[in-house]
Amino acid sequence: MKTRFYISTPIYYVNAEPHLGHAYTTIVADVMRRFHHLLGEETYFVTGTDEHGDKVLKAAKERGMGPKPYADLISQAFRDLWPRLDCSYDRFIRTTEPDHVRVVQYILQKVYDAGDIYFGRYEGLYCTGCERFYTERELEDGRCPQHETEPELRQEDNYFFRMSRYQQWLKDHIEEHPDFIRPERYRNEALAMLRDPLEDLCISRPRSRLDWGIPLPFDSNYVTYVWFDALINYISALGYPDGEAFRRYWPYAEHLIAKDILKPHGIYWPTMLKAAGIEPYRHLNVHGYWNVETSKMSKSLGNVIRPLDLVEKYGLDAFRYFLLREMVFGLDASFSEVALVQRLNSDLANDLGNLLQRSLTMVRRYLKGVPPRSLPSEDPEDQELREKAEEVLEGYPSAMGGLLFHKALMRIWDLIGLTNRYIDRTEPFRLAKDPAKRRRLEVVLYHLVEVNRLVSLLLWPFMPRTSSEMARQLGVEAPGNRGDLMRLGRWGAVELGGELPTPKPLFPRVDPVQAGIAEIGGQKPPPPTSKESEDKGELDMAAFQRVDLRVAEVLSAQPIKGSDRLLKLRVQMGAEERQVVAGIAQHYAPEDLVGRRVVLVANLKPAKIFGQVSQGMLLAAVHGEDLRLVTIDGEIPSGAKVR
RNA sequence: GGCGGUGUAGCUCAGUUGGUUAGAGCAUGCGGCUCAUAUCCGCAGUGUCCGGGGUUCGAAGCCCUGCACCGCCA
Repeated sequence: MKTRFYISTPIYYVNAEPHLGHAYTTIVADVMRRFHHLLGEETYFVTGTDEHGDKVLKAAKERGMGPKPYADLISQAFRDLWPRLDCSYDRFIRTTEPDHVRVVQYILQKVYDAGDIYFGRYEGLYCTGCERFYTERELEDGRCPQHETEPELRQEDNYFFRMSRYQQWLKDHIEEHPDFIRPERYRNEALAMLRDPLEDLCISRPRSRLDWGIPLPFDSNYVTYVWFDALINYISALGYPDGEAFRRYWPYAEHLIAKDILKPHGIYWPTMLKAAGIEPYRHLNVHGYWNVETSKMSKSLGNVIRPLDLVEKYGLDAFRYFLLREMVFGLDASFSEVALVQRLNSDLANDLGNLLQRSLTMVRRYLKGVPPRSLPSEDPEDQELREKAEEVLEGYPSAMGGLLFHKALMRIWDLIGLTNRYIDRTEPFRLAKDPAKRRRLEVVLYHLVEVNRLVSLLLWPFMPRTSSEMARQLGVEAPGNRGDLMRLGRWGAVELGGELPTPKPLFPRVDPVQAGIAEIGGQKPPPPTSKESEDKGELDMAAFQRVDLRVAEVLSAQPIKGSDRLLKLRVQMGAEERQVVAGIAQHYAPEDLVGRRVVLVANLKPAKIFGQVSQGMLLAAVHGEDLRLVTIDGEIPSGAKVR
């Protein structure tokens, strides 16, 4: 029986830049998708952006933009990010797409015709400054938290979805399907929400108050509000109602969300589906939050680490590994650069990378780089290793399928640890010195290569690059084809052979001192006079590449009080906006700078200059008293890399 | 205020239905090896299993209670 797999992330709201939380969700979805692909299933992966609503309108206004161009910009930032994180989605959906709009209207009409949408009166506390209603507990001392004014009692006519009608059905459904919402703690929370009567859901806003939304098909004076628009992406992305993808994948739908949007996904969405006559999804998978560690020092300096920058600093696979290994799915976890480096050094460089390196070096030195063919063995050491590998292979699917990613990784690392011990016990480097033990040496090295091959396969969902690099060095086909877990995931499934390339370390160790994250224990980072300056001033390519140069467009510029040299600039770098302090006031008037495309050192440690945070540095040519900014010749978008 | 969760080594956490001297990884100290990225292996630890009471032949686990933190709901 062939089964399929459909995974979605939430569509991300475009009122802010992508951050760690978005990245984690999307990476987990990617890992799940890759795992199911290895299992032999046909997979479909959807992500996208949610672009309607008053918060987007507001964020756009703040930048002096219309909602659509603004949404285009941020949506593009998300779309561009995922390939950089090796997240390969099949469909990127935007709620402003005509196809999506059509489906939302279709569903609205359908539910309306069925009598589950009615026109009613809403009465609430309204702040004219915010142009929105507040619930009583959002208020502070009965006042609007923004304007500190008392809201007025106001009535508004709106459309409501008769959610209450499906409360009992949903309750039963969750009771009957224990893993409908998982892990269990969130299932319990959902059931708790269903203990009390559900209120009907307000699904519209009058156009007079909010125009940035999808018009209701049965009343053009109103637009759809929030969830009735956003949630429907999960089926509009599949081409509901007639699309082939919908027919193929919807019965296997799994959603992945963070815990803050449990209610819409666990309560609203299933009842909406029910009302529209569509089968509910299979699983709602709910994860926790990342607490990003912010030290006092970094706060006062304004250079709070941005986790996504660490991808560039330490490599994507280390980042992906850390996220999946460190967080128990469903629970909160904390993110810190120190913890990441620790994982990178001990798990990836020392345990995994070094194992591959030492295995392959021995094959190279003792067997001229040609791995031995499969050799049977009754030796207890060999058997133990083989059995461990088989045990890990066997437990892998249930751990992965049950969202226990950290456990799956722990088990793989148990195998890696045992293999390192195996080398210690069998001492192949000693066997190599005795020609009489040639046969034994080959058996041992065969076992080593085979374990490494299996590890590379199991790691593919987590670290696809590392996985194929391991395969390359091992001289075997890289994993990643559909069904590879069955095809390649057995001891001895592949005949080894052929001369291997020169081994190369998988993960370079990171020196915490050089990385600037040494634990504060009396030792300060050494003065930056180390390598580069001693080496005749020559810079190797890798060192240069650590400098992240980007095209940035100057949005505004103003002088800084108390300084005749400094200007404070706002610059646009891709989807991101930054403040930069530059010592160019004697050479450029602020108004001459606006609109220019300049070159920014983007990963310079933020500094405080004249009380102003500077996130980067502009490049300029200097000759005596003259100073000219480095600018860009021709059209290229801001954010583009300079190299 | 109601409901729920968590509290185990310096740190992060495992501990299946109650069953010997409570475990792992990291960090620390000592020793070993040399194939390996100063890597790997071995040994050594330290615990009021949050406090108090109870059930039991036996409790980290079950019951009651208190404290701390967290989440959801109101």
